[in-house]
Amino acid sequence: MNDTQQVMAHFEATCRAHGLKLTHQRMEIYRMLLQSTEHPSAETLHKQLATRLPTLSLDTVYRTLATFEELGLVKRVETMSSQARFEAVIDQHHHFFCDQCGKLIDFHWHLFDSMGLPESLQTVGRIRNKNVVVHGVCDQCLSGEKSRS
Amino acid sequence: MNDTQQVMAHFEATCRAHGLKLTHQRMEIYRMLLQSTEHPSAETLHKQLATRLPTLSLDTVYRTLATFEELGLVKRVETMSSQARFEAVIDQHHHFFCDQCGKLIDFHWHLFDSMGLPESLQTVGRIRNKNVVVHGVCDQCLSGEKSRS
DNA sequence: TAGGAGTTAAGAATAAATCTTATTTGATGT
DNA sequence: ACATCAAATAAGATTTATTCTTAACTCCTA
Repeated sequence: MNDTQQVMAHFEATCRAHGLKLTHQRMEIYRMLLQSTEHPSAETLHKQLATRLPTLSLDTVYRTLATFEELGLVKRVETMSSQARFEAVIDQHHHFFCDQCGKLIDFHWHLFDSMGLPESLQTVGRIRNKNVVVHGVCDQCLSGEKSRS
Repeated sequence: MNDTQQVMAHFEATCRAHGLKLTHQRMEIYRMLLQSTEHPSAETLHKQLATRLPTLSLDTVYRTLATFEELGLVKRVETMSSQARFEAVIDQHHHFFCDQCGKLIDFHWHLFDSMGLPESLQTVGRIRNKNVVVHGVCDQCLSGEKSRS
């Protein structure tokens, strides 16, 4: 399930459906983001792709991610970090953000997903989605703290 | 309740407790943010304060907000907009974000606040807080759409 | 009310993202 | 396979957001 080939096929279909050319750059950027679990920034992706596409420009990464976002293939993750960070849209999930090292960890929360929104939101407008962001310090940073002391 | 004077008193006490001088700039920036309901950016605040403090520098607004954030007097709001946006910390609440005009609306959700986090988060590390971000299109933008058509 | 550490203003510097333009490339029809 | 051309890209300039540097200023304490 959620086999990479299947996801790539869906990606290609979506691009075609919107009249987008399947360029080498687009394929590689999407594939890299799919493989990634770290919610990379445009710059991180650009570095990671340097071997495969040595002439890839950073601007293309930014532009391509913006395009993918419009198609709903990619999501911009809600963080307050200076650089925007991205993920391939695969399923409904939420984020734990480590305030110390900036690491993002996905988690699922079906109970929350199935919950209705509070009354006060009934009148604000049209709701598109609801997401939880949990802040804290990750295990790795915690044990780092300990070992350092 | 939550009388401005009381909040300002707490603000002053917190500053003193941390050895921060109560400068005119800090007072005005905090007071403006308290009055504001729009979750302004540093630049917006700077403009709004131009009358009261004509020589206030934008850098001071940024620096001061960062200082207040460290003291827990101010929060940086979780949005993906290019400019960071801030709010005075008063109570636990969540945000509705209009994807069209960027407006932020606070809402309360006690049921969510009292809920425990899912099991998968028991092992990620130390949790500081959990917040909901709801995305959509606000009423105003919706009716604007209608009237325009 | 004078002294000094902490703050600020101003503008330079950095960082993130976007724009401009000339060149290249993927898709289409042949 | 090949020519065509709109769309996409690379490169570097530009804009926008934020932070740094430094000299001047101001709140607090004695």
